[in-house]
Amino acid sequence: MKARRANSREKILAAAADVARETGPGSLSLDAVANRAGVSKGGLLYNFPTKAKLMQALVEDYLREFGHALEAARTAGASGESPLATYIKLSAEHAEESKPSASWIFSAIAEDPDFLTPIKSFRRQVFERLKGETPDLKALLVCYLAIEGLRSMNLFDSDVLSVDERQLLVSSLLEIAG
Amino acid sequence: MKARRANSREKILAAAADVARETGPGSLSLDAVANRAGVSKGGLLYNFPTKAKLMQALVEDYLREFGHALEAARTAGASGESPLATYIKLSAEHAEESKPSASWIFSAIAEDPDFLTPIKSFRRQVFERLKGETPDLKALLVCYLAIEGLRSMNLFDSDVLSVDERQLLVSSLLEIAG
DNA sequence: CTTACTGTACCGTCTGGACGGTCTTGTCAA
DNA sequence: TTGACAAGACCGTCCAGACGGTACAGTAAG
Repeated sequence: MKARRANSREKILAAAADVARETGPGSLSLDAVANRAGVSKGGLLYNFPTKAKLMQALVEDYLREFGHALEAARTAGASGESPLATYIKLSAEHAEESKPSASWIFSAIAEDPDFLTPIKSFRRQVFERLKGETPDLKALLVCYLAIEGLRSMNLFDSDVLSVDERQLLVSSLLEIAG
Repeated sequence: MKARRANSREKILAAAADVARETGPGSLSLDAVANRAGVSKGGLLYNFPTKAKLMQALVEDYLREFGHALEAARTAGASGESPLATYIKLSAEHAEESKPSASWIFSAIAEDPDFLTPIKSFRRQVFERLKGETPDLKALLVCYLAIEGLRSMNLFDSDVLSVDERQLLVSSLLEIAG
């Protein structure tokens, strides 16, 4: 599989995310990513033959990672904890991480809006599953949307909420989720 | 014979929003906007001397419009209705409107991420005001974030929620808001 | 010999923006 | 009323630069 330079692919992916976050979604050019990754443009194109493939990899990695984390949290979750509560906790953690986790999404949809469809279908899947596991639909809706709001704020690097407020929000949601 | 004079600006703004929505945020070129608006590129540049100015106008119009609507709803609001409830209703209405109301935001931040700052400061202003008017901070947080989630879903043209679910969500929020 | 690149040179396309010209409208003196 | 003229609103073309992508020769490791 991999060889000496080994993690070129990962480095490139990370570099792309960094560039998108730091210089803006519109400035995500192959040259910039290659420079940032410490890789030549030829090397980048070797790993990702096209820009679209790069974006696709970004999206797929992101979804797969979150999916795995969710699965892990689910099975490892304390018994008696509702799936909705698990979802809330995990999402809040992710949102709490180093601020601008996934602003490359903007670059991806700027490149091609169709990159939204896998994300949308993933979200719908998660939501549908939650719907089957949560007796109180109203609570589900409120909590799910609030988490979506949290995700959005962190995506836009918003500073409307203080740390205390974020924590209060999460505890309130867990209370609602029961 | 129409006065092509007056409404050129508005036509261009509307065209820009349309193009961003239909062909994606990455395809918002001056040529595309000019064509869509039925205006030459020179004419466009006459009204908006630079692409950044166009985006700025888009942002400012959007913010001003929402600000006015909020002010109007506030004064016209039924007595006894909390400001938070007014905010929820208005935001839900706006989100319910023709689907992809403001996806041009993506184009703007792709052009220059700094276009986010006026939006962020506007949001913070609104939130701070709401905070001063709402006794129950937990309710505020939950409702505000859920609305933000709703905004995000409509921004990404998400179809996770059905119409019924959206309505249930809003009524639940109003219940929480009291 | 193959894999995994590096480095450079290059091409075609698209885009923002500059520029000069053109048509319309308003103003005002004669 | 009319003709001259200025300003405003817009058109159409052109260009320099950036970008995605190609091609290819070279190289170091396994």
